[in-house]
Amino acid sequence: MATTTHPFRFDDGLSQRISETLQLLAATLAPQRRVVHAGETIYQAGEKFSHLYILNSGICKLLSQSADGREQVVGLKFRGDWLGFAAISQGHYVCDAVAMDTGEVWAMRYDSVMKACAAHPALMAVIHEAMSGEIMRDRDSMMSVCTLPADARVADFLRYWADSLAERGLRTDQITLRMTRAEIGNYLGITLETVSRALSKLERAALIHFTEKGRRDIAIPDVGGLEDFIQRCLGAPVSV
Amino acid sequence: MATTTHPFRFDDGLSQRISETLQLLAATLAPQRRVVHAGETIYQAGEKFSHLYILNSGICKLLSQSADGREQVVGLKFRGDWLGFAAISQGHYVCDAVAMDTGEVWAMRYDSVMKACAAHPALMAVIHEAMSGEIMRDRDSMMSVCTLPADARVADFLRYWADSLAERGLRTDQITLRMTRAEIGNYLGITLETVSRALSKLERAALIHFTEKGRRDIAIPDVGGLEDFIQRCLGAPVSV
DNA sequence: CGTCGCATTGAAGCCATTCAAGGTAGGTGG
DNA sequence: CCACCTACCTTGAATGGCTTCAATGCGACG
Repeated sequence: MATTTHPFRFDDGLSQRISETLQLLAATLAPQRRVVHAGETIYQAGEKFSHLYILNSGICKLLSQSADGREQVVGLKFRGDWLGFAAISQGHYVCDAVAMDTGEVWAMRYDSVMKACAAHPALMAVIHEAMSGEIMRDRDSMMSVCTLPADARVADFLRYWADSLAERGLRTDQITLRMTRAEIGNYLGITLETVSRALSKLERAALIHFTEKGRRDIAIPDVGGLEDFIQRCLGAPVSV
Repeated sequence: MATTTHPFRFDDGLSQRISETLQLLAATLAPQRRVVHAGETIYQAGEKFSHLYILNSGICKLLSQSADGREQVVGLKFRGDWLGFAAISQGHYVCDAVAMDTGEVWAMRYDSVMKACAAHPALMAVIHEAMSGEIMRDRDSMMSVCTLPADARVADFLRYWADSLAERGLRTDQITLRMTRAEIGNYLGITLETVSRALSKLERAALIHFTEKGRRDIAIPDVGGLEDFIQRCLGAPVSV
């Protein structure tokens, strides 16, 4: 199906759709642009809800905290993804949005968005699709966490990251994970040691390679290989 | 905080808001009503997306299936909840929606909804809130699955179910779980045996009681007790 | 050069799964 | 009405995967 020799796995036009969306927003809402650097906060849980955001570049994580203090990475956002949807129903932001590298976010007042939606059906469609996509993605996460063993979750995480980049036309032959092992583990519901072991195992299987000195930069020769690995994780305990 | 002697734990007006929403929909969209019985399908994965649905009564589950055949309960829906949001971004439904008891669903063509939204800002606000709420709820699930041990997940599941009923003004002194142990386990990422053991443990701790002959009907004397139980599950391995 | 944060790896222990054996309730048909 | 079947649930025992605990390594930074 996919042309595996091509450096980019998909090109279904998502990248172009994102550009069109950004143009539409620029034209109808005059968003306020802000450059963010790694570690900077875009909004914080508890703040009064006022703006929706869209990422024009960079990568960003969503951190949620339960009433009793448990912390959880509940989402990762890439170019074209919206931030702040969950706040609409609450009236205040319900998680922290933190930039993971340098990027640019566009801020739009929610009431302006609503008004613009009424006037521009295309804008409303775009927003509904974005919210719908977020719901889809959350379910994929649930599926991964609930049905996959630890090694496969890590493989699926890498696949997700690589696919997210590829869909946006970014290079995937060498990707930089902008999360610590502890954060990855938190996101996947496993410990940092298990993440580390899983990555080592994937490297031994030649499904990934660590580039550079540090072990944050990863090369994935063939994303399909990760999917095969996930299948093997599932198949082994059942059939054999 | 909560008046624990009262049979309904919350009355924040959600029930009334739902009624108002249903009235608004009835007035602006003339939805098509359909009575469903336990086991009947509202829509199926793969069908072309055309309608959004809202539950007027009854309870319903969402079943997702991955490309490689893994099945997963990805959501539970109660009165006032919408169905089909995830399909917007895909053009077709991505999971099966199955009624768990007798209820009534209202169907509305999505293109009609979009048109009505442009004309009625209140309707648009309602839909955005509903999608936002679904995103919130999905994150709560992630949090539960990723940070709680098995026993606590089951307790949290019961708490969620009871709260969902209470918010809607339904009685919670005696609730009927309309899922098998296997389905509950699937939803929580644990096995059916573990669910069974957890329920037995909660009964021994007098946090729940089985009523009737079968073990599907459960009485929860005090939902707050379940929250304390969850805290103890978390606290024990850490502090003591 | 020493410190600090992060990552890796080993060993031990535990929680959840797996495997297995009943038990219960409801439906069907003799 | 009872025997039987099926689906679901419960409980025990053993296994195993993941966590926990601990030690070491590595790179960045002052």
